Amino acid sequence: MKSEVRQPRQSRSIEKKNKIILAGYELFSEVGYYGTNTAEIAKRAGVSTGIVYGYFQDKRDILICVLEIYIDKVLEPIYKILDKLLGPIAFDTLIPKMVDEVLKIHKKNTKIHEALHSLASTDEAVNAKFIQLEDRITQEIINKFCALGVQIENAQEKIHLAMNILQAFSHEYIFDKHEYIDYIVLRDMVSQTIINLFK
Amino acid sequence: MKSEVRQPRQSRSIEKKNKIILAGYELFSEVGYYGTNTAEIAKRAGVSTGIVYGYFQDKRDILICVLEIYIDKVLEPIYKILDKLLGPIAFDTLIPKMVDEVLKIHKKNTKIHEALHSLASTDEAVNAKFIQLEDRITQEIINKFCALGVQIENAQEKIHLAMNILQAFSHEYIFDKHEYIDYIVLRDMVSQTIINLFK
Amino acid sequence: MKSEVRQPRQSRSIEKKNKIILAGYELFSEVGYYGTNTAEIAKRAGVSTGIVYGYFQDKRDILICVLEIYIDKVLEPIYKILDKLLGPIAFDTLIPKMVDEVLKIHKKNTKIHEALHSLASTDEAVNAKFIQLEDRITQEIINKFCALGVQIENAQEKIHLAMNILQAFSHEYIFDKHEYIDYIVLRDMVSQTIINLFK
Amino acid sequence: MKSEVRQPRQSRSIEKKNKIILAGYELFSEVGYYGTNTAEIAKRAGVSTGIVYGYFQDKRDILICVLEIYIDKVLEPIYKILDKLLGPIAFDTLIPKMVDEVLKIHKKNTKIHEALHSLASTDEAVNAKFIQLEDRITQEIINKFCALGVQIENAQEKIHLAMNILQAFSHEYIFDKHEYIDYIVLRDMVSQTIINLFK
DNA sequence: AATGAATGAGCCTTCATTCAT
DNA sequence: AATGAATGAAGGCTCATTCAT
Repeated sequence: MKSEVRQPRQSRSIEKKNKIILAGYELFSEVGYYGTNTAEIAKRAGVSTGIVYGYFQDKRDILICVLEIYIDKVLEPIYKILDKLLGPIAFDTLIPKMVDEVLKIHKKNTKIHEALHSLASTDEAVNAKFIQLEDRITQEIINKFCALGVQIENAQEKIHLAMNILQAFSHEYIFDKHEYIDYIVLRDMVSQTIINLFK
Repeated sequence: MKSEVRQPRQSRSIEKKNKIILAGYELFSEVGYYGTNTAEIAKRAGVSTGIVYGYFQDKRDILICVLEIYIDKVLEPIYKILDKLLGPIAFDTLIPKMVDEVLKIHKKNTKIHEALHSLASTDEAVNAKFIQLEDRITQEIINKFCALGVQIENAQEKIHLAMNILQAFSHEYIFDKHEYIDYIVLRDMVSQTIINLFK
Repeated sequence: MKSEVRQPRQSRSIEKKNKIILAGYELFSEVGYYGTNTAEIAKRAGVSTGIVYGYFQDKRDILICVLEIYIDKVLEPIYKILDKLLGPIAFDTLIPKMVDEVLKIHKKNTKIHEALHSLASTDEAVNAKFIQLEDRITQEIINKFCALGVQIENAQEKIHLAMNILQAFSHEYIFDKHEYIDYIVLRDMVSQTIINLFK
Repeated sequence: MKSEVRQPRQSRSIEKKNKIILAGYELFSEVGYYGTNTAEIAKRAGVSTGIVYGYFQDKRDILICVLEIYIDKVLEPIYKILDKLLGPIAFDTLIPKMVDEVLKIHKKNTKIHEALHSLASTDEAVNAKFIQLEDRITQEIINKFCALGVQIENAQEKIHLAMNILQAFSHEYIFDKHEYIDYIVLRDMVSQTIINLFK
């Protein structure tokens, strides 16, 4: 009956909607979804609380939009890297570069990643989007392999494993949690492990 | 000013405290920390809402206790496995067994793991406990290696990487999220990767 | 300070104002005054939310206009019936016709009547208009009696009583609420009661 | 899942619940349902806003309870009057007494009646309760007639008509809206009309 | 005259925590 | 130790009304 959310067409409105998403992005990063209230989001975005509900169905809707922004932020550099791959793949040199690249992506988005990912367990839509993100990355890599004529057995499983390793490693690396770990050694180990996987 | 939280010495009280923790454990598993309220915990535990604050400082305090229980539940089977290792280690056969074992542990505790882990990003103490958990597992394995005279270069880093891989894989395996993945193949791939790591 | 509410003189504007009133009329009928919001009224009228406040002081002002329309809708057929009365009145045949006529009027306007009348208890102006409506009907009938030379003792009281009876009956008849009531019998009873009143 | 409303068994609690209902009763009477907010109800009842939701599901639930109280208040004196009727009914003297009695009931409850009745058009449960109220009164009178061996054709319809007339008249009488009406004359007219009905 | 985005007060409701018993 | 009623701050959301364009 209600629930019609303005779909802003004018640039001014889009700008405002983006401001709200950005405010949500920041606040979710800083204090998490449950630590953020809509008034705060509005304030940070420089708008009134009311208008937030002009652009979004509810608080969770902001979350979903933030999530989408996040996903784009993650996918974009990955696509860029893959686009550059033209000739035959030299995994020995490619993988270490990739690892560094993924590390960079993670560094930029750690906080929001944590905030968003922590909701996957209770919010099915959020969970689905994360799954989809993995699917898209996997697919993109598969496509690249095809395009370059690279034949790899169980490619999908390998890619997934590589992604998992990279993700876990990035997390560890960024938080630098364990003092007894030499993260440089760990990084090279990760690279080598993935290289072995694709050899 | 604030009266201390009772440290129950009598068995009756300890039992009651445990009931509350168990109720929290269940509810956090089922609907997450934010989906649970203290009244519900009390009800599930069969106690009054008031007494909850006799045993715990606040809701978060219950969380911490639940987390500790969880950690014990995870550590216990790992310790057991390691205790059984007596002779020289045959990684080729050991690792696959380990993988299965870890999978089992995860299967039992997935929900609560998700619920608790999702709080690590906003709660420093929770985060610390998860880090500590990894530390303890790492240490235990290192100790075992020492005891058995196994010499491995960069053991700590390798163990960590193996843990990360296992954890990520377990998560994937349990949720069976991607239909294009053959999880049996993936499992064997995980085993082999870890074996290679320690060879 | 408050700028006057436009009194539209141009036909275009009058048309627009009427559209808004009509939209209010419909929506109040459908979901009541409190179930309707101004945005919805504007949308239904095909105008912007802002302009509503160009034609009306506030939401309540629309209500008052709707009420006026309603009153006209009720009065018009009553006037028409009375206009037709030319010769000496044969109550025996007139009253049953009247009853049917009033029933018809009610049937057409039940919903809006309910919506509007329910506000009389909290809104003095609404209440006053309903009183005035009764006054006007009473006066019109009195006038007719005079014109036709009909002499009736306590005419005003009788007319009022007849109106009350008719109104209450119509309400009952339309909603058909009580299954144990034979509404045809009731209708004839009403007619007879009123006939007796004027005999 | 939630929605469990305390069913107070202790007198203290019942008292408090009644206080809230009374506060609602008063406020709904004074400013109507929509003019009342829960905070106000709580304040008037001398309790916190929170506890209101310990006793009632939501604001509307208070309304329903108020309505039930109102219904009892209306039924009680009617039952009392009927109970007194023992011998053969002398409608000539009974009806005028009845009229006065109903007038008294209405005088006491006008405001709340208005407030509650105005909600019947948008709230099905409220509507149903008002219908039921009429049903109960009708039934009670029918029973009395039976008990006293009074045989009346179309008794149900007559009773309904009488109720309607009485109700409408009471409303008119209490508000004394039309200055040109002699309400004493009207009252006697009402009595006589009803007497005629049952003769 | 007209638009519709924007405002912000206000409402209902929840829930961690306290307190009288 | 225990109860569970009570508190009240806080949150999400709505909507009559205003304002920049």
